[in-house]
Amino acid sequence: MARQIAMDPRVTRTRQVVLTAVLEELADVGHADFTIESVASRCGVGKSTIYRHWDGKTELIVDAMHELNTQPVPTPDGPPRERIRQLLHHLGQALTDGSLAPAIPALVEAAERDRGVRVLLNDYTVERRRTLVEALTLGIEAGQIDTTIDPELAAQALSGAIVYARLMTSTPLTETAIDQLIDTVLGPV
Amino acid sequence: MARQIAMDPRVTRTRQVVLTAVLEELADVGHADFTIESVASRCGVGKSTIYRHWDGKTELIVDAMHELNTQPVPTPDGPPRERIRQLLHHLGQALTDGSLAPAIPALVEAAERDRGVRVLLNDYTVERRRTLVEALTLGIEAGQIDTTIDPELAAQALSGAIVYARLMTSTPLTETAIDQLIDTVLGPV
Amino acid sequence: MARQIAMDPRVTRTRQVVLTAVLEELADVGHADFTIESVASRCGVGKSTIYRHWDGKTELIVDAMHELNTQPVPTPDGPPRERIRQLLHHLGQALTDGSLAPAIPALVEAAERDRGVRVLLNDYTVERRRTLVEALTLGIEAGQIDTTIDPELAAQALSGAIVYARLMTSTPLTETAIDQLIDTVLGPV
Amino acid sequence: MARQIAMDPRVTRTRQVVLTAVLEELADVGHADFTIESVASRCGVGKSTIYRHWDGKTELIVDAMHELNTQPVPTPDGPPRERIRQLLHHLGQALTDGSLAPAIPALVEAAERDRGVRVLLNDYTVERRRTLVEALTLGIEAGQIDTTIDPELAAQALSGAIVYARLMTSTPLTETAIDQLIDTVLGPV
DNA sequence: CGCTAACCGAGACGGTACGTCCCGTCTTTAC
DNA sequence: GTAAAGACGGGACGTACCGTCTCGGTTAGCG
Repeated sequence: MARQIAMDPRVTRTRQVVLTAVLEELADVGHADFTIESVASRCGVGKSTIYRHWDGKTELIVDAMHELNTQPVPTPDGPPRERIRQLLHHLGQALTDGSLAPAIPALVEAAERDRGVRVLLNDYTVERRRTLVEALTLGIEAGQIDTTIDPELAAQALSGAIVYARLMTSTPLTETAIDQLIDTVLGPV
Repeated sequence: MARQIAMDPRVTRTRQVVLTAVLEELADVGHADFTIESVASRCGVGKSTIYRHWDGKTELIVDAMHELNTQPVPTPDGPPRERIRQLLHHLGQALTDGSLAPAIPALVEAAERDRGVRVLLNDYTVERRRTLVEALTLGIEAGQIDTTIDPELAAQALSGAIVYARLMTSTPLTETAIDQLIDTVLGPV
Repeated sequence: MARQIAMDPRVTRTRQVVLTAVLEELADVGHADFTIESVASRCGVGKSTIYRHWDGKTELIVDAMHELNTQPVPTPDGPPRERIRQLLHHLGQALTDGSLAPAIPALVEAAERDRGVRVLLNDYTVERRRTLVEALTLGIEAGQIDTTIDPELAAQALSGAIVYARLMTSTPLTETAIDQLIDTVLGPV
Repeated sequence: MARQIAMDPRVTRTRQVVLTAVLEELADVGHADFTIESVASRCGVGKSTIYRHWDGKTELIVDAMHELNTQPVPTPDGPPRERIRQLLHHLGQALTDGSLAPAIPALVEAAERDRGVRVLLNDYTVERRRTLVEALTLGIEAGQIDTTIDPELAAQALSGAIVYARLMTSTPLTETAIDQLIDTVLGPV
């Protein structure tokens, strides 16, 4: 990141400890009880220091997630169908077990109100889906998937089912269910 | 609703004006700036009156939405494939244009923290999907849909794609896109 | 006070406990370390309750003093010369021992910046001096004081010496010194 | 001043620009809104530079005033009675028009809390009065003032009346009033 | 004439109090 | 006798300065 040119080491350190504390706090108490003051005291930083670097709660969370997301999703390999499976399992896991999983609903809500979060969430989503679309395209080219399938819409249907189960119901999809989902949407192998 | 047996007319009136004001307020200022005190003053009701009838912000919004949702989704008719189309168009519309559309992300977030909301949201979702599953089953029986399709999972994929586009990206699905989605998931007619 | 017509008993109580705490706090920590938050916690009142009734630190202190000053200075009696002596001794004591004595310098400073305090302080001062002028006039009429003495200016000189010693030097006037002062300014008996 | 032996020219310059800025700032915004940070930015000096030379707000102001006061009061001449008049007029003017006049109440308040300021103010006051006492003594010796007058107490009464009018009321003494005051306290010529 | 030490500005830091807002509770008053 | 009005204790907000500190980048004057 170009930002790092000649940054005051104190700033670097502050950014790091605060963002870490933000994620811990989110995981601990959830978005509703998330408080800038408790983040500050959790990481032994002055409240004013946080406000010196971020504009408010939203920016803080968005930034914390950005930091996290720099660890790229490892590109799965193997035959296309298997890649697709890996990607969707990974998505399911990220939504339910990942370190920012508990913050996803909060993000969705924040996106509704805050343009910055909306863009962030959209970018994140689209990026994830792009990989899936590529795998689907490969699968179609390899003759493993019916050519009547639109890769873009199929990706939406597959990702969508997982998101839907996570956000709108009390029962996220199991890995088995994901496998069956793939067969239903893409047709059996 | 069983609640309606022998309800004090004043209570009925209070419930009505408050819930109306809740929806107006939500539409006006959004969820973030939504305040019980402003609802109270908007409809000329004492703050304590609101607290007498509801437990807090979430319950208030949930109740307001419930009231709205008592207008039942009109059961679509026509051939199964067309029913499915109607149901999904309706879902897309409910998520983007409906009067409670702006509150959906808030609900998702509330569900993460509040068991009551979680149950409510789950029930609502499952109920909607049940209708869709029925239509899918009819379609399969009618030979309009491939038998390799699992109706339950297909319903999740179809509903999911729409929810996913609405909540996770900046571009909800258009009606045309929904039609193409159906063809992709269920196979062409 | 006309204000008391139909005042909510909670307000009355709040006013009372807060103003008491203000004077205690002033006496304890002085003006510099005087904090609205510590007043609040000292008397177990919410900070917002204080801000509901007063605009800030200055108004709070001014009001507290007003409350105090409703106890009128007892009119001294006896021969005029003795009355004068009593009044001046009382002034000296009020400036050094009285419950609002430690707050006087703060008041002087506040008066410089705040019109309300200025008026309050001026009124308080003028009222006190009026009594002294009356006693001086009686003394002149009774032939106990030289007729070349201007009562108004003599009152300023006498009060002034006491104020001056209190505010501008480290050594307030003793009662003995006050007696000698009287003899010097008014001439010996 | 002994301080000036071999002082780094940068230090000299800093002292000068800061103290000038202090007086400007005091005149501009008053004592209440006086801020070290605004003094620093007003004269383009780092905040740390100020703290390197002074301990805090009070020391800064006291020092700025000291600098001003190095212009000695010109010793008045002429007959004793006239000298007294000149001294008191000068005092009145210093308290109301002088460049540090607006800071006097702040000093009085600071003296209440800060031993250093208390000593400074006391010394300043006593020094001023000493000159007046000398003039009074001369006047008594010259037979222009009644021998029953205690010079020390008379000086307190005269200075006190002026200070009192300035600090405790809204109407400082005019020069005419001062002349009458002298006649009242010292007796007519 | 170059080196080193002091002084400089800039500004990040942990704090503390400010004054505001809204929460959810509870009391009073008026209809 | 019920409900509006709204006072209450609480607590997070975001702001403003405090006084301390670390950091390069100049001076200054000594050697």
